[in-house]
Amino acid sequence: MRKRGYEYYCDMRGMLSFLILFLLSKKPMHGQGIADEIKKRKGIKPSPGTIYPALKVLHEADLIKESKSGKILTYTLTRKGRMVLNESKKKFCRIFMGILSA
Amino acid sequence: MRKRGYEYYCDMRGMLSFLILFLLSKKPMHGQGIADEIKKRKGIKPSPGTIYPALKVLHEADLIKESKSGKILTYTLTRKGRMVLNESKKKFCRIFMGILSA
DNA sequence: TTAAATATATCGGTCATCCAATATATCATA
DNA sequence: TATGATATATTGGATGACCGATATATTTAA
Repeated sequence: MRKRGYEYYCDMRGMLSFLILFLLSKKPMHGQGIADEIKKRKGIKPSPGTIYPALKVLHEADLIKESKSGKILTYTLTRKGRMVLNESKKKFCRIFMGILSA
Repeated sequence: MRKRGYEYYCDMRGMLSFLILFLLSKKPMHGQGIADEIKKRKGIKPSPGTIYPALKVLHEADLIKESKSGKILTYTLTRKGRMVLNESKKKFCRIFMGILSA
């Protein structure tokens, strides 16, 4: 059987979009800023091949909007993005109810 | 572009093992009981092909132990399982810090 | 005006999660 | 003991998150 580290059992796959929406709800950020903040939280910085496609999906879904300034693309939540985030947060709390109070 | 429901952006893939460990830390349960509790929280009941392989992995990793009584297999956290859960919870809180206070 | 650093972007591929379908064993009730 | 309901279990396959490598554009420094 394959050996796995502790981190395996909470590997957070599928949570990237959710986390990005949450971070952007705090303040507008660009791709690298988001990646750095995720590194602070997770310990691992998502690769370009992870973060940019994720941003693209969110942008195409009209959940975030971008404003370009030089090479920097700053993202902000759209109205729809805030809506989706709120729904997702409700779901998140329902699912993990009791975990954080401990 | 593909249309996605709200739930997509918080689809929780990769969190099943973590959730199972957490639920078992509250009280010993069997497979169906776990599946039912997850249905309560997520709204969708994980299929047998999801829940049993997940339990098998956790068991083989010595994170949960089973005790059979008739057709019912009741699972309990092992010492190692409690350790891994605690580590995972710390990580979880670090990553999602700020989401639940809102 | 090169050179180095930073930000963005895409592609190919790997891997784990998860489901649908199916099978088997045990229990309850008739 | 036959029947149906419940619990466990496996397999095959689809999906998509994620990484590594690579490429391009912009900024800054030399």
